[in-house]
Amino acid sequence: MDVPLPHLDRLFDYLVPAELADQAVPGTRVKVRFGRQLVDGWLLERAQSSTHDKQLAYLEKLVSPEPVLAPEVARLARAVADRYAGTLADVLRLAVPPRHARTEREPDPAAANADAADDRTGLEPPASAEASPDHAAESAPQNPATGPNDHQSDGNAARVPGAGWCDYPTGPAFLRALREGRPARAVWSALAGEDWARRYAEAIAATVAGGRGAVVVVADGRDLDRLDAALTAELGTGRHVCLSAAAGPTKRYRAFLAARRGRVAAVIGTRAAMFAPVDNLGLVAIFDDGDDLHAEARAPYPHAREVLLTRAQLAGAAALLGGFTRTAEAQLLVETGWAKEIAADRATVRARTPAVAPTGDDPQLARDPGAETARLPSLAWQAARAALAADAPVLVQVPRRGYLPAVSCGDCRTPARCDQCAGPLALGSAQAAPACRWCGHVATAHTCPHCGGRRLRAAVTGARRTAEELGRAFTGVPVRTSGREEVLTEVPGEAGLVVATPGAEPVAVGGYGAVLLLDTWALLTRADLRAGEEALRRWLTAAALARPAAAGGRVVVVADGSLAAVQALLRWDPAWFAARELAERRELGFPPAMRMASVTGAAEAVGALLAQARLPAEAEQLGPVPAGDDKERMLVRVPRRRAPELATALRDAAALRSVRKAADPVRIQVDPLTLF
DNA sequence: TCAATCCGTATC
DNA sequence: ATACGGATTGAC
Repeated sequence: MDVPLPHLDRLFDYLVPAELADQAVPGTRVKVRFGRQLVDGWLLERAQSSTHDKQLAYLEKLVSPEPVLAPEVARLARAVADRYAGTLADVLRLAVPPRHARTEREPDPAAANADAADDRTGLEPPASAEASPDHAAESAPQNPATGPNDHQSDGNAARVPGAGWCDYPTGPAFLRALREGRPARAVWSALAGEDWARRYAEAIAATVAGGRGAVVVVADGRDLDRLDAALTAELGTGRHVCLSAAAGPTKRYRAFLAARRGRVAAVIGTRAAMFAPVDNLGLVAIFDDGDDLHAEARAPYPHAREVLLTRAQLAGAAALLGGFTRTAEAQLLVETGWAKEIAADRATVRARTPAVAPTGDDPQLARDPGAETARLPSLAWQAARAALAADAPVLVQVPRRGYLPAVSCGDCRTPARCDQCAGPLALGSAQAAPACRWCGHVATAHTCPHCGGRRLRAAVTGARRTAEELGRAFTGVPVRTSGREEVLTEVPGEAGLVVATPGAEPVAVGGYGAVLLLDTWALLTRADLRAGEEALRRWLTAAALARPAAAGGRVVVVADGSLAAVQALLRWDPAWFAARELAERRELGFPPAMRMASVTGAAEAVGALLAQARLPAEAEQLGPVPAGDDKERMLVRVPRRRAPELATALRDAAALRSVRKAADPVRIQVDPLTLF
């Protein structure tokens, strides 16, 4: 029922008029009379009888005979609504794109092309791929890989798919599991320079060869284009569709329908694709799950990674989480044994990785005489000059402006944390003492746990470095920029400077000779739980575009080499960093070690909701902290095993409020992306 | 005594 | 949300 009220988030029984008996099937959109009004709804199941003791009303209308909501997606949507303390109607709005009647009536492009490209996949991996840790899940016995969409292959193709996975000891076994339809789950650490899109395309092809479907989510349109090209090379055309909101309503609905009608075996897309219907789902995958674009901005704010993992669990599908870096959430999957690790051995990592060096900190930078013009430390100068001299392109990564005025230790610069709840300290607008962004506790006397220092300093924003500045510094070298306004996909493999913001770094033909990571200070001192993780994610993503050290590839990071995130970059060891990060969050009681939820709204409303919520006994409340517009925010945290109870309690409390017509809205967010 | 209003409950 | 019924309050 498409009504926004949480207390109406349940099923209602209606009679089906005889003339709709054949067409009104589960998954169709309907209109029903509900109270006095006509509302949109979903037909979720047909039944012989009802437990409702009063007179039933008839379905008013069948909006369309198209059963757009697949049973698997309906179950998933319910689970996602429950997990995020939201309503089914909200999740279904995200899961099923708006109807486009004209597109529905278009002649269905025959399923003919599903046969055409058949023999391009389905080969066994090379025989060298032996060692096979068992990726199969401990639960869920596998349904045989048969179905209406069964693209079996006789495997007489000329190419060798999946050979690139042989760089990773457990890679071939994972691909074999996909081909055999087993629900293997993996966290993959991509090597520097890895053609991740091609690896993903191979994983999809293996799944399809095993007769099952795949849903793959990437962060942005550029990654999607890359994966689309790789998958087209792997599968040919007509066997997959791209689903993204950016394509516009018509194209989006057309792609959606093709998937729902079982015309394609794979759907790839941005987060809009996380709910895409695919017959006989065998693989869900996400690339770069640390990118915050994976977090949905509409209620109930589900994260693509969590949706896909839930989906894998419910559908008995395999799961692949890959990236150049590793999130604490992915690390948790590895440590709990839910997923297996796919990573290259150290020798291979060393052979593929550029030489990475830190330059030290701001003070050193200021002392550097050559640094005046473009504020480049001498090491960065040298690396850039050497690369340009070798006619190689140089990438300069510059963070975008915008950060929170965090506070750190005046001596060692460790970010200052609240001694009550370990939240980040920050300066308010006034010249008052810094206060905790989470619990509001005012830090009158802070002592740094790292060095014992008692002085505090505000973290200043990094200077905005411009392409012109660099252009002046390196006269005669072409300078390109890639960022918000214009994002470059690829640059030629010749001498030139590329200034890019994180996420907009173009690939260089043959790899960059040097990658300079500037202004790291602002990134590292952001008052954010994920500051270190995010910094490393951005650095590794950019540094992965450099040539291996043996081919002259160098990376210079303008940061203090003793910081953990910098260490992880120097050693090219994201798994080490993720394990460290997760351990720290366990210690401090942060996600993903604990489950958190935020409740935002007018002070009385927030207070009232939490007062009547039947929270689990272990629940801790932090706050309130001001949230702008006369609003405030409370955080609730519980151990992971109490997460379902927390969501239920918050949902029930919201339902109680809505039934009592509470006017001022309260926003509930489970796993809020930022914790303040 | 009637009606205006408040509150809790139901909406198949 | 929107509507309804029952209880409560207020004014004639």
